[in-house]
Amino acid sequence: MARYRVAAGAPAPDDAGCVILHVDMDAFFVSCELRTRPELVDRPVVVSGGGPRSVVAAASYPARRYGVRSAMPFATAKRLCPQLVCLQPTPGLYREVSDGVLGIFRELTPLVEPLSLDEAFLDVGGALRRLGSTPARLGARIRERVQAEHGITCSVGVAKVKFVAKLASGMAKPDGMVVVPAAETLSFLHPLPVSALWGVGKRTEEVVRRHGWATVADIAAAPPARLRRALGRAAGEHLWALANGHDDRAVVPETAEKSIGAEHTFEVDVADRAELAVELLRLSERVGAALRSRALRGRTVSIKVRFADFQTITRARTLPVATDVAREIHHTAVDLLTEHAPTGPVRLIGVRLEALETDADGQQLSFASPEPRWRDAELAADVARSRFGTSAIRPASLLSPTSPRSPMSPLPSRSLGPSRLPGEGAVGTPPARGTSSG
DNA sequence: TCTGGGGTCCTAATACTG
DNA sequence: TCTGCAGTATTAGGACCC
Repeated sequence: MARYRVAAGAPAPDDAGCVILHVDMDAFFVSCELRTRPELVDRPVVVSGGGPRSVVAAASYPARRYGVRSAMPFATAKRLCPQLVCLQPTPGLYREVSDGVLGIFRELTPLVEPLSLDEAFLDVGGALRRLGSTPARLGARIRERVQAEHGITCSVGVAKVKFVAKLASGMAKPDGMVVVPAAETLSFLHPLPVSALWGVGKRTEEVVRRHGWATVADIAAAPPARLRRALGRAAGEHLWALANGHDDRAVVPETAEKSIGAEHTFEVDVADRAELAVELLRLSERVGAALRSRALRGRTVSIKVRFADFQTITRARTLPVATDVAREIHHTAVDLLTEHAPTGPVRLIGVRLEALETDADGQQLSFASPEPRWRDAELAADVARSRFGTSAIRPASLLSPTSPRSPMSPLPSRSLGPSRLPGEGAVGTPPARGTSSG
């Protein structure tokens, strides 16, 4: 694999036709934090909530030498590396750096597809002639500018298709660039383990191993019908295509969101339904505010409940009319919980809205619906919070001294979007009269 | 190891509709 | 009116990704 790596000063491999770049920030959250904590640069550092049930959101490379990985329980990480330094996440900072880095990409090409806060695909096909450059030179330029302007390093993969570019950036880490010449796509892919393919996790790996397939070459040579039988139609065909170097997915700058949700893991399991209902209210407020800030509504309300034994269930209900009103989301969520979920100590609870529609889809509110007044109240609360802070307004039930608000701040999703980070607390001054829900 | 929180996509079973 | 069928929608769960 070393021959694909672009060494400083050495000629780059043949990058003709390799118009897809995948750029991935190195240990992104940690790198952002270390800009203001240079004394920690060579020490094992993680970003994590640090609570008893927290996991590692990002680990520095010195921490990784101890076996510390992202998504690992924090307690495990601490056991592996007792001198581990734990930094609390600062979501606003990551968003800010991410926006700046995306700005650099967009100066080069409008075809930028962010996958999360810390990585993106770029299609530089159109930009090459305009800038009189080559893919590898653009990759090098991006790396220089990200470091110079934002003080963090990134790795770049350059290839003919998306998933190969992504594999390449992974191999380039940390702080490097890998170019896979178009003509060498298959010789690059075939020696890799099947788990390198996008979409192959622990479970799928187990299945393919049982069938005697270990490498990408094995998958490429397998009869497609057998793959379909083993993995299902979609996954089987997808994997076979990838293994043969086919990936015709374009770089898509804008994709509509399919669902918006919020969830919370309790520090101590909660069995009391009233307490769970209060948490559902807090989550519903967050989801409602997120919907309204994007001018979206959802028709299907779903709840997720994870019990103490880690068994996880979901229950959903589709409403006659799409909503962005927290009261209505909460009402439906509590109904689902009380009528359709088994009892028992709960570790995690979540609310999600699916089947999203934009306000522009022309969804009309029913005259009979109590929703408009609640919606107006929640919109007013949105405005107040934007002026006076996120804790300015919240329902009385969330102010109760007995309310189970956890001090743990939720970790940010590594996703992009103007208001995707979970806002605290929230909202809805009730209107003068009640609704059917309460 | 004892497992967060934000998502997407797929599959299968069941319900609904014409 | 009943039945069977096909297509579609809904629901639940799981795998996967960052």
